[in-house]
Amino acid sequence: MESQVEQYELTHPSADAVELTAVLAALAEPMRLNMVRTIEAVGADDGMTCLDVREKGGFTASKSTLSHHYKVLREAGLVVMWWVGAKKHVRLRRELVDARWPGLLDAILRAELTDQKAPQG
Amino acid sequence: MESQVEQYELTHPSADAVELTAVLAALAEPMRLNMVRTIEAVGADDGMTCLDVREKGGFTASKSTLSHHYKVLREAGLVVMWWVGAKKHVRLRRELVDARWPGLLDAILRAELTDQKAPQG
DNA sequence: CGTTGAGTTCGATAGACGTCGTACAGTTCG
DNA sequence: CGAACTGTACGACGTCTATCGAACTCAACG
Repeated sequence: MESQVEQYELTHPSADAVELTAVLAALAEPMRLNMVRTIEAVGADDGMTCLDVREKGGFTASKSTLSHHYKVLREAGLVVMWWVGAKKHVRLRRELVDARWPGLLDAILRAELTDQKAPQG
Repeated sequence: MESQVEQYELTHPSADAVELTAVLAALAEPMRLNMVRTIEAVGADDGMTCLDVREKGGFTASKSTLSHHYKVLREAGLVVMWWVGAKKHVRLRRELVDARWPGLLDAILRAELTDQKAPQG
């Protein structure tokens, strides 16, 4: 069996189909930004399941809300998702984003850390 | 007379008051992204007037719409604005943005150029 | 002082967006 | 098969946002 869940098609945009404004809009949402940060923090090649992201990030949003945000991140080209049995795995598309906009993701993800501290400590 | 137009207060956020999500949201709007790109392209220390931005960028939006976008950019911490007589000048706050999120603005502004070209030319 | 020019503010409106509950589709396990 | 688990799709609701026109403020110019 190749694709378990054929109903839910997982269309990922190609490198040249990704738009900068879509990426920025996706990351402009606080919860989505935290989701990306959480996914990045673990960053296993196997990816992590959506449930893992929910737990690690401490997100209290409903399933449908989380699913919606995953969709936005995926369509923006920020993450890849694939099925493993009944669970879905997610991973950052660093290769794509870094190739298209070098330094962008680094700047944003690094910012998340310094954002908590004082400006000049 | 110190401030000609005291009615229209120009409050600029301080460095530590600027939020990443606000910056990303501001730049996620295509017209605002183009406005920033236009402001950056000229980049004089005197800044350029709002009318100059409008002309150089070829924006056809109404005055009120432009004014709204300027406000968003200013409150996000991306630009500084000041009055010179009846005209308003605008300049990028690269110092602030670069200090807070190194590489972010570079990545985004550089992207605007490569965005027009083929992915691998 | 009236006119023009530059920008803001104030509604209004239409569309997008975040959130949720419910219903549904697959997978896994007993 | 039925139950539990994982995740999506849909409709609804409230909020935010981009856009505009009209009325306004202030500066510059006559």
